[in-house]
Amino acid sequence: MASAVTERREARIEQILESAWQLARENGIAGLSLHALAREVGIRQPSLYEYFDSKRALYDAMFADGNRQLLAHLDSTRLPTESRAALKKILAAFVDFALEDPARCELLVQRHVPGFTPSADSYTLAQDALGRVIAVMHRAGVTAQSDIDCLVAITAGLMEAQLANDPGGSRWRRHLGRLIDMYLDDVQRKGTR
Amino acid sequence: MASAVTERREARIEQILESAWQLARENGIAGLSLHALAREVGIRQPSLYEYFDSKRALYDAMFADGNRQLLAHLDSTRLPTESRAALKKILAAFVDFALEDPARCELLVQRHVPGFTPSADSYTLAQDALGRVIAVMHRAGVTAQSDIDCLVAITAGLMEAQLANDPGGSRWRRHLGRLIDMYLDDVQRKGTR
DNA sequence: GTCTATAGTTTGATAGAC
DNA sequence: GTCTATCAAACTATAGAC
Repeated sequence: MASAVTERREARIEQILESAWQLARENGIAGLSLHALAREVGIRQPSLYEYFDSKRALYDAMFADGNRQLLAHLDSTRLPTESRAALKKILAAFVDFALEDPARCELLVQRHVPGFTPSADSYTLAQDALGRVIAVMHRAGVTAQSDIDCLVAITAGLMEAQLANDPGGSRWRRHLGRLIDMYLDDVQRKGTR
Repeated sequence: MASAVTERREARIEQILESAWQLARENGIAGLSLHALAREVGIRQPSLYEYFDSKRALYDAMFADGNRQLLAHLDSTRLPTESRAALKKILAAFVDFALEDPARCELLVQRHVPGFTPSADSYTLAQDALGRVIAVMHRAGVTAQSDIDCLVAITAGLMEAQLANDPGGSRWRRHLGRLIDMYLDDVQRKGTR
């Protein structure tokens, strides 16, 4: 059972994470500083150490938090029964999630925090999210590792180009469905040949 | 005419850039520090300011240097006369150039130096390099901006996946030629339909 | 052109009072 | 649990002697 003390503590942690994401959006994920974070939260910088043992621990909590958000987003996406449409939809959901918050994407997908590697527990969450996508691929008949690799690379390529060159727009993102169809058609041609 | 003084100075600048790339390879492009750089060169840190007005100017010189290397690499790549083969070859040359030196790629292609934007002159070099690729695309009948965007995104997607998950390997890179063929076939099907 | 010395920041982290 | 005070380290950049 959660005591009132524990509840207050967890609310505080949530508040810190929220402020951390806010600052990451403003200065980039690598530009996050503990002094600035404490100021945003409304406490003094040493007080943060009551909740996180180190800056690395903070990043790790953010990594876990972001991946939980991703899992929730993917799981709340209603997938069509038709397997190819389902695959297109879940990949689009992933891309839209990434584009929604570039700072979150910097931490979860790109490598913009030098020296940071997630803990085993947090990494498991990331693998769970990828697993959701791969399960839908399997249902759509995409089982070869090479095909999975290609679809992931195509999806990530569009996402990164969109983020880097036209954040907020859709110049690259709008090609996602067509490229997936193109790839799946090619896989099927191979299979029925 | 270049005086002996000018020559020595430019040799020194070249030496500094070489050391800078070396350190970037060891610590990541964002982890480059002027103290460490001076130590590597064999001078004191303030002496660097004789050659670069600021750290930003150093990054800019590296950005220009890297793009000149890329241009040289692309221009020294002998392209087949057949236009589709030429396109596959120049995109492969780009990917291989990027994979060859992840630190260089961090500066030139990815966004791993927070706050850095190249000067207009340096940026022109980057555009020149991209122009080389686009010229070959045009020759291969790829003229629509959307098709150029897709090919660039696919190429970059494979490159980034390779760098992030299997640097030095070829798990993603080996699919490049096939994916380009797949895309070009699709473009042609549309054109002749 | 290179040096010594140092200014001036910012940063992550700790000690100890309350 | 939050605070004040502070440390120790790293960094970019400048001043001025030689």
